[in-house]
Amino acid sequence: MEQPRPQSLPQPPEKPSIDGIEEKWAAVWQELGTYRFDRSKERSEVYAIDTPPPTASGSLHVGHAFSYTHTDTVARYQRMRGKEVFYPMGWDDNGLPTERRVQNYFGVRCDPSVPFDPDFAPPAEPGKQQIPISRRNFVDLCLKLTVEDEQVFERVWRRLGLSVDWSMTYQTIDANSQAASQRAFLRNLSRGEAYQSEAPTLWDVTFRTAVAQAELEDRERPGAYHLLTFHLPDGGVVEIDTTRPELLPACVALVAHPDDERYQPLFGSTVRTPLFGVEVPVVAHHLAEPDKGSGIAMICTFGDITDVTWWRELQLPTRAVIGWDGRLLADPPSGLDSEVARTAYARLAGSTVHTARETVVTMLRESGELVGAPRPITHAVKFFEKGDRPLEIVSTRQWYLRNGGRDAFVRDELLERGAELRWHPGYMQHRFENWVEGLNGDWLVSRQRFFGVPFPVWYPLDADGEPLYDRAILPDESALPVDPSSDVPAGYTEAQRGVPGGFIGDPDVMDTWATSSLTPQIAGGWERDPDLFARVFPMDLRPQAHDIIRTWLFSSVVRSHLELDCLPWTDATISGFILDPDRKKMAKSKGNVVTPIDLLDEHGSDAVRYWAASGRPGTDTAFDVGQMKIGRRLAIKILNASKFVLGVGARAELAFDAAAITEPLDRALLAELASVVERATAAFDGYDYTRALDATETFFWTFTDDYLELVKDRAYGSRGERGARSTQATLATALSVQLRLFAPFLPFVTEEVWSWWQTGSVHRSAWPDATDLQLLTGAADAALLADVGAALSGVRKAKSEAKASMRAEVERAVVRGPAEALDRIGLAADDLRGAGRINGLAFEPGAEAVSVEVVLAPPTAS
RNA sequence: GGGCGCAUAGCUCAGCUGGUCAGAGCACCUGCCUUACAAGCAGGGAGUCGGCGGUUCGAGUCCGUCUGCGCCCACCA
Repeated sequence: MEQPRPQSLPQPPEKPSIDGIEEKWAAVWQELGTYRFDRSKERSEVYAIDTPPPTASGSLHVGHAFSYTHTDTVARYQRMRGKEVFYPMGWDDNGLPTERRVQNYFGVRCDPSVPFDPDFAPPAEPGKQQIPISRRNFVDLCLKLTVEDEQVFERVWRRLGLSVDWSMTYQTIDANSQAASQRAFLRNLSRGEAYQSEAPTLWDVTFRTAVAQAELEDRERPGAYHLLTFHLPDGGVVEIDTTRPELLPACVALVAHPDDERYQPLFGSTVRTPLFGVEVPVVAHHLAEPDKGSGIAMICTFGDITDVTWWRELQLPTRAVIGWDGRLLADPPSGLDSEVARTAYARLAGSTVHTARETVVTMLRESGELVGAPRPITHAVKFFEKGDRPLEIVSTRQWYLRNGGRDAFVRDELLERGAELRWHPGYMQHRFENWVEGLNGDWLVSRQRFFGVPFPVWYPLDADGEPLYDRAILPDESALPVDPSSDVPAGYTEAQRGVPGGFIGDPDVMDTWATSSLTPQIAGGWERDPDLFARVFPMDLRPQAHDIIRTWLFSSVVRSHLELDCLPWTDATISGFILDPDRKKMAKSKGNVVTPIDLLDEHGSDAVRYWAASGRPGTDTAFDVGQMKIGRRLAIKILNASKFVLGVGARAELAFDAAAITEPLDRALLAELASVVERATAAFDGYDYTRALDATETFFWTFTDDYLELVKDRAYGSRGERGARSTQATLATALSVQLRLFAPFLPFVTEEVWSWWQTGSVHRSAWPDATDLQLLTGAADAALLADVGAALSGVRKAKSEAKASMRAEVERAVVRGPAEALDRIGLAADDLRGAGRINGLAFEPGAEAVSVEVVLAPPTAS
């Protein structure tokens, strides 16, 4: 039965395919500016997203594709809801990861003492020995490499279908970001929120920089208790356990718990240290734990954070022995004045911590002051999360930013901000509170590194050439960004740099989070583009992973709270990790990473997005190729079903044609679809994209498996023009709505189908409205669809059990079930007859569930 | 030591404010060339919802507790 088609009706391809549609539509979207942000819109019309800037020097992995897809589904939903979506992309190219990558990639290292070489070119192949180059040359290479990396990233993102406005990218190292970081810092400084302090600092000896509390992680390491003999004045001894005997020369006291009766007699007296014979007091402090080791500990400057606490609270002297390079200092610390002490120390000077430990143990054995053999243990040791050697504590001058770690009132305000934020899922708020309540100091923001935002500060030098740190020279905000190592402060000349009576620049750069914490301000044009800022800030959404709540999320809240007295966004969606099939976190260091581009090539972008969208907010999700295959099948199914729908006469003009939609089954379908729209909308409003997809997908399979089969004959005209027209209008309506429901998840295939019969982009079309559908359905009962489906299923079952073709004719079918269900099925009896090829159809009320008794016709010779 | 999350068919998971919730997909089995789709379609079996208590007329669904797994945090003697 050939349907005449009007010339104007676009025709789907004969053999629709999803292959290649990513490139096709990505190019069209770019060409037409489909996702371009219209900055004429007011704040109330805008939905602003504070996109996580991926680390440009790293490589993209599946986890990125996973979590960025989540955000993109929300962005697309909001856009279809009529919001103008502000969806920029940033690149985090600032900081250590870039430095490391540049070192390895080019075979160079930064040595600030080397002069700038304008003609420097890196070797074609990195050599064994890293070439020392100037800071400026080094930074140039960082910038060069990150630009290349960022282009690779952008290609992947476009391929994945992120609806980002690619004209609005930023780098955390670009001039705007530097200016914003420096401006925010200067304002913190002027309000007293930033300050400098010389204090014991957690120190990474590999990178030779201070690190912040937020960048620490504990790692289980083997160690050993060494039982050491300290000498009492009366010739007796006290034995103490330590895992760090090499710090013996740094010992300034012994400490025990005030209630510990074993040591109470010693409080207030002094003992002599082994090997060095230094007199140290025995003191009491509640942090000493009687059941740990021997119950009395040596306090060293500094072995751990507890030592710092004791040192500060008990006002003990400083005997630092570990230098910036992780080696024992060349000269003995104060207090090691005797010849014995100096001789003993000379054996340790200049050696690494590891070697010093062995030496001290040897010396203790020789002197008889080591009791028994060291007892091996495993204990948690603090590491810089990016480092591979244990942290030491070194006393240095650093910049700090108040974050509630010292001030209870600030902490309470930040907790209040955390409660104000809408978390998705809600329990992630506990992580935030846990962290804030556990802060043990202000935020250490200075780093002794090279590729980062410099502190916009100079110091005058006194007549001896010593910096006057408390008389910092600051630039005017209009001059930002500045690099104090090459820019000259007002009133000075370059010739005065480093000269007594002149000035020096602060050599440090900011913690990478000091910039990242400002991404809403940077992307939103804070103080740079006030018009834009007013339209996008505070933003709506911060999407990020749960492992950086303590860093990125918390520090962003701190900066916005201090500077703008508000949250930087109203909602935060926290995504989980991708686990490999063995349930381990996928990470580059574990060598189990699959690259996203390979997945996109193999399965198609919509398929990968489908898999990603199956990961609920906050839930760690298994990497599952099976889900991608299902997604691919779904995309193909959408193509084929759409081709069919459009092939039987559904046209754009028929969609939502209330007069045409007359058949009860058609109205029941749309009633069910209205409910799906309601559920999907509610789910998206709660950031539960997974539930929205699930509702849509479930309906779609009913639509194809049952509804399309039921109305096939009618659509072809078996029951006249009116019946055909009703189903054509219903099909047009249902297809239009379903394409829009799927659009946030499967942007390519939905756009492809949309282009067959609609104008414009599906991604700029309106999100479906349940009310529009309800206007078409009248009082139709969606249960009709399920009832007829059950009856059809009964017929299929009979055919399947008889091993007959689905085309087999049914001589007679008796449908049993509740009377009201049979009444409903009766309304679609003709459709049921057609789909089941039923000659004689009868109804027998009474049974509780719908069932069908089928008598197949004898097979006819073909 | 503190906090959080998860334990439902072989696998991956839905089951939101307690009563058609015992489900989906994959896998498996049996069939079907049916003019949208054989990279398809139809049908089928399969689970004492981690254990033990409790609340309730009624509990995967709420409370307590135990066990196992995972994550975050905590002053590393």
